[in-house]
Amino acid sequence: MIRIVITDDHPLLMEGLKNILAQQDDFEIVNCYASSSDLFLGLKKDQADILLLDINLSDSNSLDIIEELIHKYPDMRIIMLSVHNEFAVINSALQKGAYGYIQKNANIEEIISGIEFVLQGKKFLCKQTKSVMDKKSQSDLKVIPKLTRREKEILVEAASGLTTPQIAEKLFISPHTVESHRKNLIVKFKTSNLTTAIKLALEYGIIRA
Amino acid sequence: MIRIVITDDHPLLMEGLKNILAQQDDFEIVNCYASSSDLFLGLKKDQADILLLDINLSDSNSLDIIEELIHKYPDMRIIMLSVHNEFAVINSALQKGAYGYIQKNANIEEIISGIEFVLQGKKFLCKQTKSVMDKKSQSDLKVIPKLTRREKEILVEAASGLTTPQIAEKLFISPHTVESHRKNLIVKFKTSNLTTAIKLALEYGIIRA
DNA sequence: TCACAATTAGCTGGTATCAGGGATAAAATT
DNA sequence: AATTTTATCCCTGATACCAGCTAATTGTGA
Repeated sequence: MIRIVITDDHPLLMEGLKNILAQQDDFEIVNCYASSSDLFLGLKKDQADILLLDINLSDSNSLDIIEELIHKYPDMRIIMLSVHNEFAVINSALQKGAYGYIQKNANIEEIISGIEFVLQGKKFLCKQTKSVMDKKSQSDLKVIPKLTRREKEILVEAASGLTTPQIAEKLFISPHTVESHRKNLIVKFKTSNLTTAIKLALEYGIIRA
Repeated sequence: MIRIVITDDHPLLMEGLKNILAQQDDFEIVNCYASSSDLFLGLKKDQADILLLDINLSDSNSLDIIEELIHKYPDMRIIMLSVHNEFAVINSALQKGAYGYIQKNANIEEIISGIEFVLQGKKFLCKQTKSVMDKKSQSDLKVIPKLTRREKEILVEAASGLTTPQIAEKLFISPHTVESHRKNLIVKFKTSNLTTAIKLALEYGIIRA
C-alpha cells in the first residue's frame, strides 16, 4: 500500500482528492491536514510515501518547509499542489527537492498518473505546468529571490500603496534607507521598477494581497 | 428534488462538490460544466434550481454573466464560488443578483447549509465572506469600477511594467492621453497611485497576472 | 574573532508620476 | 437630434522614483 498524506486548507478540494485517490486500490490515505503545523505534528506519528502539499497554506509559505520536510523524512516524496503557475515558483519547488508539481485545475487522471510517476522515482509536472516550463523565458527569474526581513517589510508597505517618505515615517527610518532597500528589491527581482516587483511578489506568494 | 448545476473549471473541486452534495437525499446534480459557454448551452436543455458558479472561469468574468443568467432563468438562484474574498467583488456579485457567496475553502457543512438557505429565499454568505463584509472599510471600493476598453488596455500595459511614454509608443497615442486614462483609473479605483489600482485590479480579476 | 551579510544613511541627476486644471472630436445612447 | 461617454491632446508645478554610486554601523555565522 502506498501511504499518502494530504495537506491543504481547502476542504472541498481535499474531499475531491480523497474520493479520487480512495478509488485506487493501492493507495491509502493516511491522514489529511489543513496546516503545516498539523502536518509536522502528524508526521511524527504516521509517516507517508507521498505528500500532496498545497503551496499556498495560510499557515506558512510551503516553499520554505520543503527542505525541512525532506531532511526529516528523506523517503517521503513531495508533490506540490498549486493554483498558480509561475516559472520561478515551480523551479524553486523542484530545486528545493519537490518531486512533482500539479496545478489544482489538472485532470483527475493526471493526478493519479502523477503520483505513480513519482513513486517510480520520476519527476512529474502536469500538462499546464509543463507548458509553462517549456516557454521558460516568460520571466527572467529562474528562482524566487531571497528577501531580507527589512526588504520584505518595505515591499509589503509599498504594495499597500505607501510612498517612500510614508514608509520611512512608518518604520522610523530615513527615506534614503527606504530607497536603498527599494533599489535592492528592484535588483533582486530583475525588474526596472518596484511596481513590477510587487506584482511578481504577489504572484509568487512572497507577500499577500 | 433540488436540481443543482455546477460550473467550475477545477475538476478536483468539482469532484469534491459532487461527492458532498450527492450525499444529500434531496439534492440532484443535474449537470457540471467547466466553462460559461458550456453552461449556457447546457441550461437550454436542463434547467436548475441552484447554480454554483465559479467566479474565476478562464472563459469569462463570471460577474459579467450573472445578469444575463438571471434574465434568462429568473427562477434559478446563483451561488458564487470564489478563492478570493474582496469586499468589492462580493458586493458586486450580490448587487448583480447572486443569492450567495461561498469561499472555496469553506467548510463542507457551510456549503450545504448555504444551499438550503438560498432555497428558502434567503441570501447566504459563508463565514469568511461575512467577516469581510463586516469589516467593510478594508477598501473604499463598494463596487468594482467599470472600465472602458482603453482604460483596461492602459491598465494591462502598466501592470506589465511599462511606463507612460512606453505605453504611449506601444499604443500609438500621445503620452498625454495615457496620462489622462491613468488619472481616470486612479479616480475610478479611488486610490492615490496606479500601483495600488493595479493591485486591486489583479485581486478583483479585472486583469490577469 | 573575522568575515560577510544586513541595515542604515547619504549624494547627484534625470525621468516618471500625480494633482489640478482645460479642450475637442468621434462614438455611442437616448 | 440631442446628450453623454469615450478617446484624444495639452499645460504647470510639486513630488516620487530610479540609476549610479559611496560608506558607516550592526549583527551573525563560521
